[in-house]
Amino acid sequence: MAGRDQLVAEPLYKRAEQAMVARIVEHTWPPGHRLPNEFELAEEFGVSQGTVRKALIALEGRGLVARSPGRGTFVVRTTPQEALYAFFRLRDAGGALVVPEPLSETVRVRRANAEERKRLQPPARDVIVLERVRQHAGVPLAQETMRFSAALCKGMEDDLPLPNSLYPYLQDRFGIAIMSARERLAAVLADEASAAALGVAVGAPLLEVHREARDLADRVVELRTSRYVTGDARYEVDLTRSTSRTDPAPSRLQHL
Amino acid sequence: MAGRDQLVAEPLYKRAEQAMVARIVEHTWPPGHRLPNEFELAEEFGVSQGTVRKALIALEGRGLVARSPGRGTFVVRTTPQEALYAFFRLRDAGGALVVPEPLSETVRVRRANAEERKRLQPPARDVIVLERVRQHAGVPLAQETMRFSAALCKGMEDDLPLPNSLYPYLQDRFGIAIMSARERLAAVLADEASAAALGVAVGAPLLEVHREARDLADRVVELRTSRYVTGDARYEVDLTRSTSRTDPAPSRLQHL
DNA sequence: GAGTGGTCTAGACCACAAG
DNA sequence: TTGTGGTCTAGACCACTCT
Repeated sequence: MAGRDQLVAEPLYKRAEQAMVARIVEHTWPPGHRLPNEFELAEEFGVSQGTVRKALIALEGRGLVARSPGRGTFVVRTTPQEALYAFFRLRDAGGALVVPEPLSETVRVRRANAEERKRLQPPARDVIVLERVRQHAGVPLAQETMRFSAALCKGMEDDLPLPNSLYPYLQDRFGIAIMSARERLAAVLADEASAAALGVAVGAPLLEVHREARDLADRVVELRTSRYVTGDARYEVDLTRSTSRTDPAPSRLQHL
Repeated sequence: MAGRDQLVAEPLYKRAEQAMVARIVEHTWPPGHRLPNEFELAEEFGVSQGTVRKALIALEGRGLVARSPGRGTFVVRTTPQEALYAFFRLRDAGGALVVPEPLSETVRVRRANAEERKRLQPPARDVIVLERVRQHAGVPLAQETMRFSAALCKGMEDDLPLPNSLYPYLQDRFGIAIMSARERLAAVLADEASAAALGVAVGAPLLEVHREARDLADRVVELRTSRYVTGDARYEVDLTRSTSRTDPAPSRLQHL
């Protein structure tokens, strides 16, 4: 009824899932909110409890809700710890998370350039540019430039100093929940600006990381460029053949 | 019964899953093999069809089997395409996969050093060391050194030239199925050897990637060091907050 | 003790693939 | 036409959390 682009009706559990995603995105169910129990949801959507459960398990897999036996199902809230673990990939030789602390920070607002207007969603007229240098164990480790739409983060430029963990702040202050990011890495040589900021020689090797971060609705809400001094630290990532992620169906592997 | 380390019995669907994993690992069900249907498996394990299905869905999520409506469930076979997509992360500016071709290749067998004996599983006495330079669009792109246990890959040193895609070869030739890998990245400067191999100046920036690759049984079976010239290419990775992966339980997030 | 999610079962009906 | 996996339902019983 709602659309004619689907000849075969969407499965009930997917419709229930989408309905619940919508409530989370629109903050009808804000972060930390406890959902109605499975039977109440089932009645509300006109399906069985088992069908609701399937939708909830999918939402749990997507990281939108957390389910806990005996307590209920809750809309996930970004915490500094998990945001760090998921999106900050630097680890020391022992595999332990390297937690960098702010060393300096500047913010400015300016008109968005063509690239920013094209990539940020919805298209931004102005952007907030946040530049940071962060240190670890007393030595500068990272030079970061973050860009956000000024319309989405109204007033961010007046919140200095900003918290070390930016994503929980974005969620609390602006209702923006970062859910995923794509990063592109390359090795570069330190130019004069980076060398000065990071306390290394011009021509020192730096790991340059471009990040495009997306929110709950899969909109690109942050552009970030980071340059890391990978002395003892390593950018660590796990690769896997598994399907996983949002939809367990996109793979149709051949079998013989 | 089988063990006393579990006060609470493992759920039936997990036991079924483990039983099926064992069959795949031991090649009782070889790659490409079609599994019995859900009702037959259910009878065999003494559980209901729904329980078997839950186990199969988990196996599908782990990438061990592929399920196809009307046809059946099959043990996954590594193909060059998917191995490339999952484990080779270099992409060009447009996001398209960069497919490198062999330029040179050498193999030798030597006694394993302390690091190799410690990290490879089972501990290797001798290792096969494969060195490659690969090119893309006519220019050298990557210098790679792979190390495998000689006991696991008996005869590999006589198979020159080895196929471009190594993982399908490992599967066909030795029954080794690479399922996951951990990579650690850093920016380095080209030394004389790398500069000569890759046709760049000494001191040029290179992306150095250390890989530890694991098989079906989660054993480390390959150690690899790669150095990439990241001219136009970028190492691309997707980060996500989602739980996903093998077990949907390891996260017990707080909610308020 | 009351309420929640976790496991497990049993069966109905459908869509898709292949002979 | 037959067999497969995909969806959906309905209900039983358990373990855990909180009051």
